[in-house]
Amino acid sequence: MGFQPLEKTKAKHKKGLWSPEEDNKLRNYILKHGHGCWSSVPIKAGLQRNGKSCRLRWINYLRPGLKRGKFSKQEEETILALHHMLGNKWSQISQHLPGRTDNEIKNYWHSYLKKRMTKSKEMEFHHDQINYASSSSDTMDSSHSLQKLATEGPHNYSFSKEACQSSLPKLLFAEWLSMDHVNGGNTNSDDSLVGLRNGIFDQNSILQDAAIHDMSEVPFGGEYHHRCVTDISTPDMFNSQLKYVNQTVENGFVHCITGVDLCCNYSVSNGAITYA
DNA sequence: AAGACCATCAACCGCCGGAGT
DNA sequence: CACTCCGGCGGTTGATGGTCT
Repeated sequence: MGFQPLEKTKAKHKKGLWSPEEDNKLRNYILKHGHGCWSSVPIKAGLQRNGKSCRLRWINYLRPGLKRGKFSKQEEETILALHHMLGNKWSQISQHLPGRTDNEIKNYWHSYLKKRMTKSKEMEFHHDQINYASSSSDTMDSSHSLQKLATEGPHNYSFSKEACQSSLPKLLFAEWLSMDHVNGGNTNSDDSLVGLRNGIFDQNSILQDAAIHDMSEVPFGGEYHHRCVTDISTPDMFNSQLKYVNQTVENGFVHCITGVDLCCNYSVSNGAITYA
């Protein structure tokens, strides 16, 4: 019944770490043909893996546009805030961190941020005991307030859909432009942010998000994959990304914000965090 | 130097929902 | 409607490398 059991025709699947040869086979195959049905990928690519393993390897390691290396301060804060709001919805959180995979974020959470949260809660407990009667100032730096947000929750955090749309995020697109498959460079996110804050790409981040959509969510069996990886031009990017504007907006508020919004564009007044 | 312990990260596992038959 | 497959997700495990004793 149902589908043809592609994988049942195979012998044992290989497990464990991927070799460079396997990576090359998978990468070359997908860049050339797209993944299509994942269960057929290993067969067609000549790999002794199952489709699931190939999919995971592609998404978490081989996919173009992945950002490797340490998480930036802002990424950390974004994760903290989003985790407080969304819980362990790693895939949703990863949508707001361009170039980061859910697996990466999940690992980072378990290895570092979880402890940091615990520590900050402890410190806050002690701090509250000592300074219970002291009043708070009207302003605070973003990392402190964000930490407070993550600790206490978004109760007073103005997060209307409109607010999110009107103050459009600024990170994704520039980061994507700086990626090696576009210009061969390796620009860190801080540099991207400098450019963004200077107004280079103040258009909006929906376009930026769309860029990521282009790379990660359009099935690679489609027509986009070659352009994403090799010969994409800026006008092409805009044209293709514009298709996603409505879709992204319709997806609701969560899809309209990014970590930059969460971390930078708010202030605290009378104990309430308001979005700038 | 060597073993124990710890942190990190890649990968696997099991479950679930959607969709085709 | 039942069955099956597939993709996606979150939890967990295992390998590896670094640090400590």
